[in-house]
Amino acid sequence: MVQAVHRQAEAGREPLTRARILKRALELLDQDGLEALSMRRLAGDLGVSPMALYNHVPNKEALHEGITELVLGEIDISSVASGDHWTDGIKAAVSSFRDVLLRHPNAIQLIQTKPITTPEGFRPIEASLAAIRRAGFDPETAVHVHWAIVGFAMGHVSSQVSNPLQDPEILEQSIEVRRQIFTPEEFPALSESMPYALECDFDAAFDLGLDALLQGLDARLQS
Amino acid sequence: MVQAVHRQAEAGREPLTRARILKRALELLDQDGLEALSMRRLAGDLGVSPMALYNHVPNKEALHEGITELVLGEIDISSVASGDHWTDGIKAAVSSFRDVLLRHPNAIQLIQTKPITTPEGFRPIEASLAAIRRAGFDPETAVHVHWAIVGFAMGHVSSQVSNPLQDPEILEQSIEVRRQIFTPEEFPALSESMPYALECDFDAAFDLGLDALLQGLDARLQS
DNA sequence: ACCTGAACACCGTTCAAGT
DNA sequence: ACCTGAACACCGTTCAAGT
Repeated sequence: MVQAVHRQAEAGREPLTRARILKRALELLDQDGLEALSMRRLAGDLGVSPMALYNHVPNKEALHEGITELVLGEIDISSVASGDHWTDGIKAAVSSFRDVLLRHPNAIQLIQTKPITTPEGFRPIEASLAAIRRAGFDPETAVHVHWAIVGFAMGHVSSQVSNPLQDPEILEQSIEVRRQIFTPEEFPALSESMPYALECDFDAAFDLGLDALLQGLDARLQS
Repeated sequence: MVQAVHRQAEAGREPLTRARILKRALELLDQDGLEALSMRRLAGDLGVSPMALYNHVPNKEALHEGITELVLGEIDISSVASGDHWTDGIKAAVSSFRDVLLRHPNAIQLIQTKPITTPEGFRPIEASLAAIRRAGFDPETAVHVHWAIVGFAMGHVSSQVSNPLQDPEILEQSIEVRRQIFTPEEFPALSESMPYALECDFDAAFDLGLDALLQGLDARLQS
């Protein structure tokens, strides 16, 4: 034990493990985006040869799947069964889902494309489906309702983070491009809405859409 | 002119243009996915040196943006102002949007991340915003309503095309993974819903969610 | 103006070799 | 079991050279 600690100190790093690789990979993804996350860079960042990674992760695809599970694991589903109405618990869980996505905006493309393969990753889906079933939807409709809610949440956050007006770095040139295109004759609605699009409150927009969706879904329950 | 045609026939190909590059790029994207779409492969496919592409497209990023505009241009917004109720026109336009995305599933990641920079690309947004404004929403709320609808549509289609149960090639192994994870004790809702998830009718699921969302949004108009 | 070939700085991954 | 270095088949892009 003492010797192990000593060797670590000598090497200046902890031992390589799958968990440590995924953690650092997610950090790199958050910092510099998906294109910058290469096996070679990740290895260099961990102070190790590129091929060392392949002892803990079969390939880059598996690395991406691991990151997906890591992010999905951050979702807080503890209060999905709370509240008077079924929509209260769903709202809480979906809000946590959104918070996680906003914390890892570059991970959205991974979550949208990589399959879930571990119990950890399926737990939020189980919680959501169970809450929807408890609300009274039949099993088939419950699946549809789940996809409607998850689709809305993921698509909305995706729209937000990829909106160039949200990024201070390219804001000015985006405004310029739009100012030239949005003539009042050809694009009346867009030129009118420019000021509102600029200072768009995405939190409020998300709440509006989610409330409307849940209200509409709940109405299908009464009939 | 005759000489030009003759030279074409000799070379066995039409002249290289931006439009032809983008068209072939989208075809390759549809066939083999985003990872397989490289500048070098695209050039080889067009029977030309990799560097020839750079006379018509500044870099790969611009190629991706061009593909995005090409796909957005396929959306049919002609009937966005039709129907008795504002939701009728929106439903028609959103349905066309969904059809286009399902026709080019690999383009979704591009549409979600690349900025729109030409009038062509902004036209569907203009049509949507105008219809929402005409329905009676104030300019600020109209932007929120637009994002809610577009977010739902994009997220829902994205969930559908990335669902491993939809892909015949990896269907069996996905079922096997799930069968092992979904014990009735730990994942009661998921194990109950397995048969319904397998033969999930995404068209019906989309309609359910969109109708619910539009109904909920319309309710905010009356108050 | 448009295309090419060589070159540079990167990739993911295999394989043989080390401990 | 875990790590390394060399190698292979790829990338995107720059630059000088051709027409």
